[in-house]
Amino acid sequence: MTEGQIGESVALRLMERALDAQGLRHTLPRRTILEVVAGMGHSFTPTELTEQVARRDPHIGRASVFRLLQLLRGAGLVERLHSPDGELYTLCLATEHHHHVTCTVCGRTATFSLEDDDAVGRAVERVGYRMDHHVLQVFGVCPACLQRERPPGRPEAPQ
Amino acid sequence: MTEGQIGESVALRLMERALDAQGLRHTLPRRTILEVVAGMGHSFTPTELTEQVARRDPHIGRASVFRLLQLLRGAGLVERLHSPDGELYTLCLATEHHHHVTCTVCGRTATFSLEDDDAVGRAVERVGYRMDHHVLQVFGVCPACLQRERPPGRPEAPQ
DNA sequence: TCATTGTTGATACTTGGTCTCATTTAGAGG
DNA sequence: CCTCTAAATGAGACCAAGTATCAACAATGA
Ligand SMILES: [Zn+2]
Ligand SMILES: [Zn+2]
Ligand SMILES: [Zn+2]
Ligand SMILES: [Zn+2]
Repeated sequence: MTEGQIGESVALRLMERALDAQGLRHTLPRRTILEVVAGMGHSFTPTELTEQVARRDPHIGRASVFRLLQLLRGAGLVERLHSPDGELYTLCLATEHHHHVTCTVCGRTATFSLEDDDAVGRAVERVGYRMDHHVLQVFGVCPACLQRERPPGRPEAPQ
Repeated sequence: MTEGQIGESVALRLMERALDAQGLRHTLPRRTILEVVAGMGHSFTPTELTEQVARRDPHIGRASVFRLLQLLRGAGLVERLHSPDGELYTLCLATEHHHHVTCTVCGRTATFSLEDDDAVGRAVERVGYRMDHHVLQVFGVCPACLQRERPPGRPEAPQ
C-alpha cells in the first residue's frame, strides 16, 4: 500500500466519522464524493472536484458536491481559500491549530505552526476588537517547484 | 469639515495619484467611482459599490467598476477579503505593513500590526517553502458593536 | 484640429455557490 | 421483511463576482 493510499483511507475514515458524529446518513453520493476528496493529493478547485465526481457518477448533482464540501468545512476537515486563481479547497486532517502554505505553481499544500499564534489575538485586542476567527493564507513555492525553478548548475541570478 | 470628509479627500487624492503614477487617463467614470470608493466609510461589497455608482451615474458599466477595483488593488490602495458573507473590499491607505480586523456585525475595519510579522515567513521557510505573499484575515466584533451587544447594567452572563 | 491609443459600456460567458421543490432513499421501529 | 418518515438528492433556476470581447468613444499630445 502506498503512502498516498494510506492517507486516503485515513482521510476517508475521518470524514465518514465526522458525518456520523453529526447524525448524518450514509448515502452513495456522499460516499463517492468523499472518496474523490480523499483521493485528491493536493488542494483542488470546485470544478476539479465536480469533474472528477461526475467522471465516477455523472448522476451526482453539483449541489450535493457543494453541500458536502460545506459539511466537511463545518467539521474542520477541509478548508477553503481564496487563491489568486480561484477558490481552493484543501483537505486538512491535523487537529491542533495550524496554517497552510500553498504552492502557487503546483498547488501542493504544507502545514506549519507559528511559535506564538496568540500574537494575533493580542494585537487585535489592542485595537479594541474581540477576535472571532482569523485566517492566515500563505502562498509561495514548494521545495519541489523551487528545485525545478532553479536547476543545478544554473544558479539564481543575483538580484 | 468632518473627519470623514478629510479622510475622503485624502483617499481621493491618493487614489488619483496612484492612477497618475501608472500613466492612466483621467476620465469621468473613473473619477465618479473613485469618489464613491473614497466616500465608503467601511468595507464594502462589489454590489454595494456598483449600486452606489449607478445611483450617481447609471450609465457607468459594471465592468469599469471592477476594472478600477483591480487597479486600486494593484496599487495597494484597496484590499479584497473573503468574508463569511461574500467578498469585501476595504480602502486602505496606510503604507507600512499591517493587517485588518473586520467587524462581522457592522463591517467596520480597523488596522493593526504584529510585533513580529516575520514569524510567518520564518515558519514557512522551516517547511521548505519560499513565501510569496500572505494574507491575514481577522474577523471579530468592533468596540461599538461590543458595547451594543453587552449593554450597561446587564453584564455578560458568566459562561 | 486631428490622430493615436487608452477607456468605456454592452453583452455574453465563466465560476462559485445557494434555493426550491418534487422525487428518492436511508434507516429506525414494528 | 415491511412501512413510514425525515433526510438527502438532482434538476434547474437563480444570484454574486468576475472576465473576455469588441465596437464606439474620448483624453491627451502633436
Ligand atoms: Zn490543515
Ligand atoms: Zn509546487
Ligand atoms: Zn490596510
Ligand atoms: Zn461593528
